[in-house]
Amino acid sequence: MSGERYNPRESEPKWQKVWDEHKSFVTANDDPRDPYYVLEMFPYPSGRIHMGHVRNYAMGDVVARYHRARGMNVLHPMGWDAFGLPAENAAIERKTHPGAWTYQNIEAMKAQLKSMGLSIDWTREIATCSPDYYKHQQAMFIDMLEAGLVTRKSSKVNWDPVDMTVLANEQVIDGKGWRSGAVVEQRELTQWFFKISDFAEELLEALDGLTGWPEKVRIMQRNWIGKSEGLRLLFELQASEKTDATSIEVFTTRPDTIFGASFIGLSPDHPLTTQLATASPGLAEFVAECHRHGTATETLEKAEKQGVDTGLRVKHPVIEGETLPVYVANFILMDYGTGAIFGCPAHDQRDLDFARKYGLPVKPVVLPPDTDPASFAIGNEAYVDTGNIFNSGFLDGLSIEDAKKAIAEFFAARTVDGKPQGKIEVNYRLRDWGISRQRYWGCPIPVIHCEVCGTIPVPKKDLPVVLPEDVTFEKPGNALDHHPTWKHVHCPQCGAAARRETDTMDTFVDSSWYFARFTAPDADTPTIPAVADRWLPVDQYIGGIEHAILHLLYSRFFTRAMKATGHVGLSEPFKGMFTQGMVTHETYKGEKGEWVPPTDIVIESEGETRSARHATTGAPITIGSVEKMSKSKKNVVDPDEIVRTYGADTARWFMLSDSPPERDVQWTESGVEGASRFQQRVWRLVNDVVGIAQQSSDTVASDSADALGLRKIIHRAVAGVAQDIEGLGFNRAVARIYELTNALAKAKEASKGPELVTTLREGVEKLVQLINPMMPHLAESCWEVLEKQGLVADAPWPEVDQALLVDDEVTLPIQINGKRRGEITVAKDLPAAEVEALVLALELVQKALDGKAPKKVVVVPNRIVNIVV
RNA sequence: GCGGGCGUGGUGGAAUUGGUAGACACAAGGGACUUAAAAUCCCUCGGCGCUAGCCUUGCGGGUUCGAUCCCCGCCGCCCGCACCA
Repeated sequence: MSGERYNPRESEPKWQKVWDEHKSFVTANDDPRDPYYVLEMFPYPSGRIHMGHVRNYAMGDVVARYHRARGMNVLHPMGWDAFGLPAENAAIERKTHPGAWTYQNIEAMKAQLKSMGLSIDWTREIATCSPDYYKHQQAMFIDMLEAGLVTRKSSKVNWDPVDMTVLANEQVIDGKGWRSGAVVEQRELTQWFFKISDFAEELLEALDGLTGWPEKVRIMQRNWIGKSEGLRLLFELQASEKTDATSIEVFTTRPDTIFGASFIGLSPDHPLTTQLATASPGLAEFVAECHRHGTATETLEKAEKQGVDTGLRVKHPVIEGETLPVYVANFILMDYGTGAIFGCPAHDQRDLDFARKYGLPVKPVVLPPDTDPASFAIGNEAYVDTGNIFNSGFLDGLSIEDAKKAIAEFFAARTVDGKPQGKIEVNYRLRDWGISRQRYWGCPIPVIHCEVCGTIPVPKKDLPVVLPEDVTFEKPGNALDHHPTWKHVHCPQCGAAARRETDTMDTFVDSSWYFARFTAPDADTPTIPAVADRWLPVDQYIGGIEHAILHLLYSRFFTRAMKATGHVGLSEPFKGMFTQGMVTHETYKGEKGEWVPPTDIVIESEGETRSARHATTGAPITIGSVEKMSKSKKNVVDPDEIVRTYGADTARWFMLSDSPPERDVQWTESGVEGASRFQQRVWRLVNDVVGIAQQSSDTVASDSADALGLRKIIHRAVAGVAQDIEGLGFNRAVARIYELTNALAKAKEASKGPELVTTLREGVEKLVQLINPMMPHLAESCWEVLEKQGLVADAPWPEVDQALLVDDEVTLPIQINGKRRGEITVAKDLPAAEVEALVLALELVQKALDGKAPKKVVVVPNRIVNIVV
């Protein structure tokens, strides 16, 4: 019997080496077993892993190790999302090369990840900044360009003045750059775009099939794509010397309210506005004002509705002889619909605010149910609910839906400017994905601009277009553009002097296909389609909710684009998706309000109350709220530190315990200590049981009632943990393992003689296998103590004796009038009538009945009995 | 404003989604062992009575033999989107 404590510091590196030598986690593509692909979102090589990584990779590793034990061929790779701005910033600060900084960080983080004992196939490691990776991305870009999935167009872009680069709409949060936090400006630039909007409908529809995704993420994507069905409608302009235009085209989702129209609104960026502004200083000033406010003042402040009357008028399309004024209004967006609307103030709040301000008519045309049309009037709130159309000529009496159909048919039959006046149209909020970034540390866009031939792709034989090494970052902006020679090339078509594209790709492109590259990381082509199709879609993808829209939507698009260009045979990259919660920690503040890291404080508790003081100075510390671990609040705990003190298994176990994985988990010192205590407890238990077994040479058959009871507990735990892991309920699996451990420890104490030894031994063996996905090092050490063959990492998941999962007796609670009053143990599946007879005969029931017959007796087989008196 | 989620002991959370509410863990209190500490082990732990009983899943109603779960109305917190016509 070993009285020694388990020492993770010795044992963890030992087992990591053994796994390495055994190539335990190297996956072969030609392995005939069923494939299972589990992937955690790959990290940005910032230099150090944080607790969020630990949680993420611990979860993925449990899934990987479990499915491996289940006999599947598991692919569990790791790589680096290695391009990006921080490397350039570091280069400026440290006068080093972004690549050198990045690869240094990769080495450091790789060592940290290895110390966690993750079952990763490191032979498949990829870094997106390697030409071996990005040359394939360039090849696919050219394929997609040729397939018409890429376009170059001039457009208004979000310009981040701090990072000096363009941002996609998705990267602008509350009017600020997602990384720099700087207020984003609008600029007109020629940019490369992926035509993701061509896939809007497909990306939307396919969401219904993603049943392995959180509903929340699907809803977020649905809202982001933002489909709306409506009518494109032409309004005839009355002749005016101000413009040659003869009509204005608007988009509306409420054509049923056309009889209530009282004005036309143009976006400040509408071409007609621009034209009119050249002749109207007042309008020009208004447009300029809108631009100042447009993105500079955030969207949060409820900008007042403002507009300028252009003096133009359009014919009311359904009321003969009436005309409507044309305004330029600040609340109309150019990049949605047509950049022009018709305003129906009675049934749209914005239009109502606008109409009230400028004294425009407010005519209700939708009558709420059970309302008197004579007395119905609009106050300061537009009526946007259901009802029937009135005040609307031939639409009167129709429902909103029927009126929409009727008016669409009506306008389809009429023409303005030789075109149908109305046309049903579907609009999406989703914009094309602008990928041009004016940065050095990214994948070069492989095209050449020639004065003669235009913009032409780099021939594939000339790939990769490699980033030059000799760059300086002294000037702000794009170091690639500043390079003296790199961009000067000859046109591959005509040989004339030409210029390389110096923009690089958004790093979200890099992460939109890395999961496919992992399936054949050394292939000469971006993928080996047959191999990719065998592994993909990823069975279980795990990562943060912050990527619910951007990364996941881009990856879904890119997979479709890869399918269209023959690189994969499927459309959806991720079958199962799981978004894990954040790791939080208490915050601490010193006397001057400065943040203090947890390592610098000492917590003192007296009974229920906790207080803190500074570890070295003794100064009082205020314990603040629990927040996401962040450098700025200094409430971070370093994984290295934890691994050194408690071991990787303890950190993993704690990250998986207690909190459901999708929710935030709070890191606490006592929680880690609890996890560490459990580790020792398992170690002691296994050693004790082995010791007892050695002392009793007698192996008595384990068929006593006690042994049978214990075996039931063991087999139930095995079945339950499997079920919990499959449902990603790691906290529940942990609770079950605690229960099993408690039961085994109790049985060990109770067992004085040899009678339970065989069962106890079975119990600890299975316990070790159950903890293996979570605490793999401890499991190997225990496996060794148990003198089992081979590694537990290679051992199959323990068999469950199904017969032990069913009881032949059940204990039913007895309720009287719905309140629990007792219980009865009967044979399983005993007919209801017999149960009823037994229960009615009980003394407590007789007493409650007091000689009367029960009003009702409800017997739910194997569940409950309820007697109504 | 629109969309979605959540609310259970001192704390994190269980509860086979209509069938014994509070599993498991943390914290706390008491005890054993020890010269002492650590470690370990045992006991108590929703509230009021403390004996038999009553109350208890944010609040108020409803459906039901039975509601943490379903319906209606409030209150509070969190997340996403946001002038999208």
